[in-house]
Amino acid sequence: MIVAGAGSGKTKVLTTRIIHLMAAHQVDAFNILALTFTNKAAREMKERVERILGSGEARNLYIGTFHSVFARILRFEADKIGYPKHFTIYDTDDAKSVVKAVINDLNLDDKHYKPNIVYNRISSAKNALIGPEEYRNDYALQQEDIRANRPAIGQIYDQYVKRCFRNGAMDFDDLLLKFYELLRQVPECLSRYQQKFRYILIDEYQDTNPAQYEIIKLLGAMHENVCVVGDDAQSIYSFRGATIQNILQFQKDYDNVKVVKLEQNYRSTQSILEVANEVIRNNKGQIEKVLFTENPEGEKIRLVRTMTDNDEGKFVADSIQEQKLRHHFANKDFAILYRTNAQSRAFEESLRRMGIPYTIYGGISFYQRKEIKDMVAYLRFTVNPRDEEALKRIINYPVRGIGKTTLDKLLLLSNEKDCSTWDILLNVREHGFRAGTLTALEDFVTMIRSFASMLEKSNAYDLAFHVGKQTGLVKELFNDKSTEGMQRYENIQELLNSIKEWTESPDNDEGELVDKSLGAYLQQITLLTDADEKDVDADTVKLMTIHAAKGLEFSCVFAAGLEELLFPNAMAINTREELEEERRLFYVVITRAKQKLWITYANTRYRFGQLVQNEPSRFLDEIPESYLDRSFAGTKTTPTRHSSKWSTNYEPRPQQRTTSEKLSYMAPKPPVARVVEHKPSEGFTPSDMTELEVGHRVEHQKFGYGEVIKLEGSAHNPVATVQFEHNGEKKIMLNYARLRIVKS
DNA sequence: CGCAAAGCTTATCTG
DNA sequence: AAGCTTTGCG
Repeated sequence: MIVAGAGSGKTKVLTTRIIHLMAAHQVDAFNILALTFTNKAAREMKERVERILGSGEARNLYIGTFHSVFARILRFEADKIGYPKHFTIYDTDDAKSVVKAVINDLNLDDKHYKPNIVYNRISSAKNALIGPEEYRNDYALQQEDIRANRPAIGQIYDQYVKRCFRNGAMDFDDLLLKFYELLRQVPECLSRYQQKFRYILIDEYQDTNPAQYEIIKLLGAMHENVCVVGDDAQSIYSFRGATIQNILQFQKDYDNVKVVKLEQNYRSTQSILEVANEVIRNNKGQIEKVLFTENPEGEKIRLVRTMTDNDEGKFVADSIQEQKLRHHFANKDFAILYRTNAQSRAFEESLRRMGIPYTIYGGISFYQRKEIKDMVAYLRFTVNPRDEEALKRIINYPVRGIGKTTLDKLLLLSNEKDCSTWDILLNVREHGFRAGTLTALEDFVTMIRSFASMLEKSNAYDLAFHVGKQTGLVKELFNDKSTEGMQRYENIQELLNSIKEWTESPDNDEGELVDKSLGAYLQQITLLTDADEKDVDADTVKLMTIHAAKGLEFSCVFAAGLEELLFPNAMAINTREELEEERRLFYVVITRAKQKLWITYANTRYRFGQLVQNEPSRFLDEIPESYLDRSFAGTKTTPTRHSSKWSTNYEPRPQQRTTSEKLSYMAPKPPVARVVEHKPSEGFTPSDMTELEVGHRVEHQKFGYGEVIKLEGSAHNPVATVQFEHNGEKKIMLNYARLRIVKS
């Protein structure tokens, strides 16, 4: 077990170990299994090994995420657990849709039984290796459901599992669960993979769940060459079923465990690292370690409060602009990291306004777009006609006269006979549909059959192209000349291109032949994420959640939205365990920064279209004052003593806020410098700022009258220095503040 | 069956 | 505020 602090070179250790095994101990690449947290990490690791060994052997390594590696094996062994070789992998949307269908079939109210909640419960159960039967016999789980007034979840779970099986589909959790079952139920599989994987390496071990734990235990039992790398301080995936116990208990789980600690950080400045250490010290129950660095001390951490979430966005965009000009940073040196995806909007807007290129991670991935899902649904259904979710998408798209009534009837029949909807369709004459409907249904069946007959003769690309043409789907999108319609058409073309590229990419040179069937293609795209599709090296500012930023590093980091109820999030402040995980999340965001770190928070922000007020995050109290620079933004105020406790009563803000005040940045503790009050003149209207020149006399809504003495900044962010009559010299950012040019 | 309007929900994190 | 679902009508 390698306990590796943030920035201590975890991934390098894993890569080096693989190389060492192969080069110095002549271990065959086919006997090494390396499990990573993301597809991207897997790809990078493979490339690094290949670059150093240069023998082409790297491609024979089993490197990937738990999900992708197990999916690959399951496809091979599917028949042994009763699944079709080309089983479909359901993403969360598909899975929730099945849950919803089951809820409706059981005549339960989907207002009470929200598919989202039910699905999450099922998912947690699966991650803990609890099947439907055990679920219904588990007293604690039953009590929880009864208390939440959802006693039928066990029943839904049971039906859900049966429905997925009938559809020939596995959800994400099944990829772990079914693999586990395979090992448990089929002895020859267990021994085959135990023998094959003589060396097992696992990255980010602190974020593994019980299902993953048991699988590793089984696979590793024969050789006990299990090497895990992790950092308990960065365990942030408990919502996905991860248990920090896996890493805390590792020493008890295996004989002869050797623990290696990596405590030197090569990433961050001393200031950043010390702040991180101070914060994480507040957690109990950790593996003891002291992170240090030989890097320079660096700058203090800038703590900035703004009035609103939009101001926060503007502040960050301005700061990026300023840093770029002053210190020649590139766009890609910056990351804006936040707790929830919904926070991205304000940053997007301000970056766009300033003309700073950016990339958002964690939105919907390419493969989740409607038009892509529609096209993919045809391909899925061709490969696996039991896939009811795919059928529901395509049976009447493009429109072919098979409406809701007909579809409902088909679904009902398949439930009654407990067979797939496809089986009903194959004998559709027996079920008394009207003549017109019958023709439409039979035409549909004929079409799908013609696609299926191509599966063996054609490659994935030719088939996909044919499907797009034959169904009229491509034509339908082509005819839509709206901006969105053209975009959708381009997306379909892009999909076809990517299938082509995939089809033509080279095979494995020895050993296994890479499977180039459509089925194999479909399987891997379901497991791709947003992050896998985007180019990390592009010169853009990166926006993502802290979870998504795990394992990454940036020269300059903005940790945004440090507010109570947002971070720590309201959903995670009810138990010590939850709160400690939020703190680890804070630790993660701090340690993403190499050189400069900003921490920002807003007094008010919009939620569901409503303005809410937030207090500063309790985590801010945990940073010693000496590491902080609070005087940083906007108004020049001297920092004052920091009261060790933020008031629990909300400190009311000034009664009426003028526009300029609302848009100004504030130093956190002492709010704003006192200004001499000014009442805007009657009918105050801001002038066109492009006409502003040095020497103009202007009126500001709050600061009053003054004279422009300097113009600077860029075209995107012009700044005027104004000498006010009663309020001294101020720098006014013309994008935000509004000035009236006074006729003289 | 298709469309438009109204109504309702959402937003903690993800392979 | 925005996206998705339901409802109502032609």
